[in-house]
Amino acid sequence: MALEHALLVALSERPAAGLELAHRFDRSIGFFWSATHQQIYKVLRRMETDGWVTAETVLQTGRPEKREYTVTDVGHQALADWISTTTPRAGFRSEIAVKMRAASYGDRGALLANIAELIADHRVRQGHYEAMAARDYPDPDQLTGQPLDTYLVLRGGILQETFWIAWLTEYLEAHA
Amino acid sequence: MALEHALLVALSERPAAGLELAHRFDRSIGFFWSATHQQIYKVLRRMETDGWVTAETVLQTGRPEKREYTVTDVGHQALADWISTTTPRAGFRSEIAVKMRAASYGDRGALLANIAELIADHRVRQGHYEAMAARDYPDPDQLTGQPLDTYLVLRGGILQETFWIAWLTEYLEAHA
DNA sequence: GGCACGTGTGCAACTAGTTGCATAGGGGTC
DNA sequence: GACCCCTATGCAACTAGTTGCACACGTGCC
Repeated sequence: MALEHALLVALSERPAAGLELAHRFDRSIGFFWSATHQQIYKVLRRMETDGWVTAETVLQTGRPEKREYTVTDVGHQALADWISTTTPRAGFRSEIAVKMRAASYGDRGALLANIAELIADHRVRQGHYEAMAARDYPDPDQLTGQPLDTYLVLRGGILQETFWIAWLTEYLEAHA
Repeated sequence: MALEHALLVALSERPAAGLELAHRFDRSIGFFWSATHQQIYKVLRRMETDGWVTAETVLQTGRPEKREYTVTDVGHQALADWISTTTPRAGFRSEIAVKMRAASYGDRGALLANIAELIADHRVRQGHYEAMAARDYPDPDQLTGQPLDTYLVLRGGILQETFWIAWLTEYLEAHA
């Protein structure tokens, strides 16, 4: 269960309120661990009762007030403890893989069209990640510590998209 | 929601009981859509009430009786309909990615050890898939229809493992 | 003035999946 | 005989996450 730990990482970088975290998730961390704002609110409340974070109500001008969360020492310790636990290999779950295998029981043309769309989608996303990498990390060899880690996770996104494009293209071409 | 459709594919290939499906999932389809036997039993019951499958109690000698499921016409139609729906891009969720990004807040050594284990694990799995491919599909260029699809899904597994090995190795080497 | 949209938090109901356990017989082994 | 593992099905309780909606206020547009 990693959402609370992903939130601890985000909040360690900078304290924030629920909706702001949801937006940050949409833009960076969430590429690798997505969450809706409802889920984020729910988990933040639990983290608060567990003493991992403290909340402070912040009044804003021309906007509703927000609850800004800050990581406590307990929270930092929980994050450090979690990092030391071993994570097993992630299961690979792919709906499109099930459809590929099922294709002879239905409309293969529809599936091939779906796959063509997915390839376009993955190409866009890969381009997006590569643009981010080029903009934010023009000289990756010089990186250390946290920026290096963030860069390497972004690299994972790029490699992941490369995998999808390769596989889906292989399927399309085998059925061309 | 693809488990019921994965089960329809498995049952279309050959009727089976719940536990047998769980074992088959462990060996092939489940590499791409895993499920515990409890979840499989639950879903099979729902599929039965929805009229997608019919169940027949089979008496065995020296073993408990089993409920063997067979796909109905309604079930085949449900599968065909599902294949024609479009699946969106799958979200990439990786606990190890969260840890990579969090590494500077905890024990990096422990994480690097975890990653080294994962690389070994992925190599074993990749070798397993490649052995399956070599044994069952010695001449992939000649394949058509369903065997081709099964082969291409297996190829997806191999490519996926290649991605993991490449990414995790890149992380390890950047922190060597 | 009305409407859409954005900020901000949150509830309620649901779905999917996990974890732990129960039951009940058969076979092997020490 | 006690113990463990395998086949086979399943319940109960829980966790994680999704979907849809509500409310309250502010800003901009036409």
